[in-house]
Amino acid sequence: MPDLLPKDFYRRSAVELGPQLLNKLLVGPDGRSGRIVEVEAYCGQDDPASHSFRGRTARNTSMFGPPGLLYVYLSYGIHWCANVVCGLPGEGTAVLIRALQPVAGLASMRLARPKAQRDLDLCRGPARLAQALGITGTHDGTDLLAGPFRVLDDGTPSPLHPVASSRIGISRAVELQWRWYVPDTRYVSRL
DNA sequence: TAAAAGATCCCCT
DNA sequence: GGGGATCTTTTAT
Repeated sequence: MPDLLPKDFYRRSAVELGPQLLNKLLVGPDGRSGRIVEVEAYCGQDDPASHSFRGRTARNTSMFGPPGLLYVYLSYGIHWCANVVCGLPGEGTAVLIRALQPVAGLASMRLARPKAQRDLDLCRGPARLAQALGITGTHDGTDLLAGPFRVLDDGTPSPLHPVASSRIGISRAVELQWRWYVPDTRYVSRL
């Protein structure tokens, strides 16, 4: 039986937490779930690529909340994307979930993502996985320890040597290698 | 008040 | 591999 990750798990920097989230399970309220295979760290007011870089705003308020919250924002006016808030309250640091390997509820995911021609594409990308699991702005600021969305540990260890790369789709601090993914998986958004 | 950028995806070539 | 869609948020004037 998988264990709900405790609040202490999130009480550390995004660079530490990111790789440790790999191979954990993101579980929705209706049985849809996936294994986290790709993440990125966004490190608060020291990180020019982070939404929190210039301080708290209406959009990023949940990012400054306590660790273990979900931070959901609208990307390009179209797509919802989900982050795990970490660190300490007020830091504004979080880990973006970029890809899942679908685990359960695939029939529901296919209905939620009619554009996906293959199961491989159901959760391959931050906005795709949000669509597949039904994560939207209404879930911004919800607690991953209380639901409706939770992160579980089923005993699968995080990879000993995750692949590190530059973060995707950003224009600042591109040199930082703060994206990580599980080696030898086909479910990442990009290799 | 206006303008530009944006943690993306999809379809076309 | 490249560009358009689409609209909110942020920043500049």
